[in-house]
Amino acid sequence: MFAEVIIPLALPRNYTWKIPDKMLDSLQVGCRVEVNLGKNKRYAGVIKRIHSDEPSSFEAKEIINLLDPEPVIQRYQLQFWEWMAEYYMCSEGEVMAAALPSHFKLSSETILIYNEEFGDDFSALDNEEYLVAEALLLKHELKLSEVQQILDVTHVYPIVNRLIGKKLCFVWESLKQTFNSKKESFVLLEHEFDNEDRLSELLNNWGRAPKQMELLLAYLHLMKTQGEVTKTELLKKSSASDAQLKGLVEKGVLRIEKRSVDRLHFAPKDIFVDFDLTASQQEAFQKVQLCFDSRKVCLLHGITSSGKTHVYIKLIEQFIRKGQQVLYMLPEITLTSQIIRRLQKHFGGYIGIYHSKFSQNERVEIWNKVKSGELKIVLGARSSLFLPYHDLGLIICDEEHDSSYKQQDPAPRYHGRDAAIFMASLLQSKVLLGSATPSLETYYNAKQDKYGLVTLSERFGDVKLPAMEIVDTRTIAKKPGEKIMLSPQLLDEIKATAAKGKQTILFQNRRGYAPYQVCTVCGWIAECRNCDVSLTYHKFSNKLKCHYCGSIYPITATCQACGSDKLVQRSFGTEKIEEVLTTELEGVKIGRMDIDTVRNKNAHDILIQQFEQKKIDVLVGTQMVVKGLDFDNVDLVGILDADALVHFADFRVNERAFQLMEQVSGRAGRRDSAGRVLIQTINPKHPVLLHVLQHDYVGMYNEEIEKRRQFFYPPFSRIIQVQFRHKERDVVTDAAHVFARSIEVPYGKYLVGPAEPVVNRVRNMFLMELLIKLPRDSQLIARCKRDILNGCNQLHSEARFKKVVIVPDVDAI
DNA sequence: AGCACGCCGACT
DNA sequence: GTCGGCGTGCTC
Repeated sequence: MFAEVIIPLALPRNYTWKIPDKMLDSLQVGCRVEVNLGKNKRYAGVIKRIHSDEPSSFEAKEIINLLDPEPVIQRYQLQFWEWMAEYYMCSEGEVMAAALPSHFKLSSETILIYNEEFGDDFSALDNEEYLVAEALLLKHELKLSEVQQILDVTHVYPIVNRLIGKKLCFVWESLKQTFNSKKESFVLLEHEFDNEDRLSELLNNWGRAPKQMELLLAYLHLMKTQGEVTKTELLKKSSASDAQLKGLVEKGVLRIEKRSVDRLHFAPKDIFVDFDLTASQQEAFQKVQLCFDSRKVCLLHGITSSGKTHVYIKLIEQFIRKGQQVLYMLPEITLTSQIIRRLQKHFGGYIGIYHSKFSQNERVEIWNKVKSGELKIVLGARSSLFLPYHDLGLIICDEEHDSSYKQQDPAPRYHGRDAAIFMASLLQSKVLLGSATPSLETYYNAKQDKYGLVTLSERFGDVKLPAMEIVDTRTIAKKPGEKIMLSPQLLDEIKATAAKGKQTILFQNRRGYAPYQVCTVCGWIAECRNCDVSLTYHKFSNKLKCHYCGSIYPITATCQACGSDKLVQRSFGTEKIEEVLTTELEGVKIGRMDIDTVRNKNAHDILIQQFEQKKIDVLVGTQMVVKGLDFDNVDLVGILDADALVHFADFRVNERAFQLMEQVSGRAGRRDSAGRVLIQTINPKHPVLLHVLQHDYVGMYNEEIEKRRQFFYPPFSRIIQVQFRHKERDVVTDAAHVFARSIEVPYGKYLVGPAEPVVNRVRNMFLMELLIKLPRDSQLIARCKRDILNGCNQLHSEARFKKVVIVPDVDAI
């Protein structure tokens, strides 16, 4: 008998190993096995299929060891991996590499690190485990190949596997990542005093140190009211000193434990849903349920602040009361402590959190608890789709329109939402897509009756939609060549808002961006004749260029709409704004939120907290400020350069611009006032702006969907982008053209490009891109994927193009 | 992804 | 005459 095994590598297909007779009874699909690949490399791979077809072209090696007595990967997961590899054009090994916590992915290169917390009590270990443990205690880290030398070579992995299970050691990656996970000190009562009698005895016989007693009482009070107490909070609330706390610790009354904040050690396993839905939420809730009777996917289109989360919570409650599991998926950046705390309040210890910032240990912990069914709810980013659910009833995909659901660089380049919908069909579960500004694709599917559609159009707590106002920056007097970043109106409004003790959010799309040429008199921007996109100005070649079809246009000295010669190149960023604000507004505290200021997740949370606690009056930021945050004191939102949002060279610009502006507007206005939004633009008549002013999603949809139909873009077509990378520009340019020609015969009319992308060089590699817009015919698409792979092989057979890297991206954004 | 095999330049 | 540079291709 033979086994098809998935190895976490980008191999073109899966390999086959021979099953030794002694393993025949115990080996199952989904178990991990230790196999030998190449001369002396070893990997832990997953068995995909057991069969009896002896390979004819090579002699299969024998499996060395069986690592798991029971499958760690379920059948549906293997099917999910297979689909993902096929759909997104990568290997199953690459999917496996993304899906498994690294503890499950042993290889002979793996480094084991001794877990200091384990201590040196080795009494529970058997002989072989003891040998490894001793070596680890001595040397602190060992390569798996070194472990092989210590032990009998044939069964290293099972022992290592057990040692990891017993938490005696970690796999290297885990240590690296645990290192930067967010830690906080919690204060706990020593176990001795958990007993009421012992505690009162202690308090009654308190000797000196009255300050310490005060602190202890403050602690006990906090503990009673909120269940757990952080050190910072305790010291702040009791205004005690660090030394007083230290005194209590030394006396053995309290202890301090550093915990990663997201862990939910003591959260009770309770369901606690203590609010009622408003009439319109209740109606939406019932419609969603009704919809699930006949459909597996439902879109909840709820305007900003309509309380979609309340509906989610009621739905989650319903599914887990049935004993099923729920996955609540969010884009990575939106997984802030704000939403985590909110869900914890209702579902406490039933929730597991899963995203890329978690350590491997925590991931394994959650993996196991999801598998056993102990965790009922997973709150996570797209990667939480890979967890081993045992009875998944519902997947909520919140902020469904968010493009960061699509994985960018390492394969698999999957879309969290679409993968969720496929996985739900495997598991017969339901999917709820939620957004205030759904993607055109999703809304189209809902309109076509493929998905259910439930609309929630009333804001929660009777909050009015913010008043929208345009500031036409052309009308502002300025020096020649000067561009308006902050109009006097906006500055005045910010001052007035700060004076009222209210806050402002200023939204600027990007730090810096490709400059475009714009007429300062009428706002005209050159557009491509063949595509529905604007042209980008290229300083180097002094040409205008379309990044979609690659067409090049000469620079015109005069505006083609009004004939003026006042054409300028535009670009400005958040740092500059922060700088200007600091000089213009004395005594107003400014905060900046963009990729630079919040490189790690911590900084992001801290900035949000500072803003929540009103330590910042004005928050200047990029897209980040738009995402999933609720602030209750924001009165004013300024969109600094609406034109920049609209003039990107992409068929989704208008959709994206509407989404961003609508979402950022939604941050303004809470209970007590409606809030205001000021939009600075030089093109006040732009159709997207008109829709934004009316908060008219459907109007925007109707207009955009027509353009998509006309230019054959999704949802009417399916796009596959093929990217070419090489360190020489000529080579990559030629390669892209040769490739395009090689598939031109059947697909010519579907090709766009090849063209050079806006950023044409990344890490010393020049880039070219080819777009294929295919009709939505699954057989044609499957054939095209095969033809693309053939085209790759053909290209690579030419000496000059051997080193051209070809990256296909299905449903690229 | 690793790692061996292989074909051309600077050394004992 | 050999050691070693990394470019190429294979691993069940």
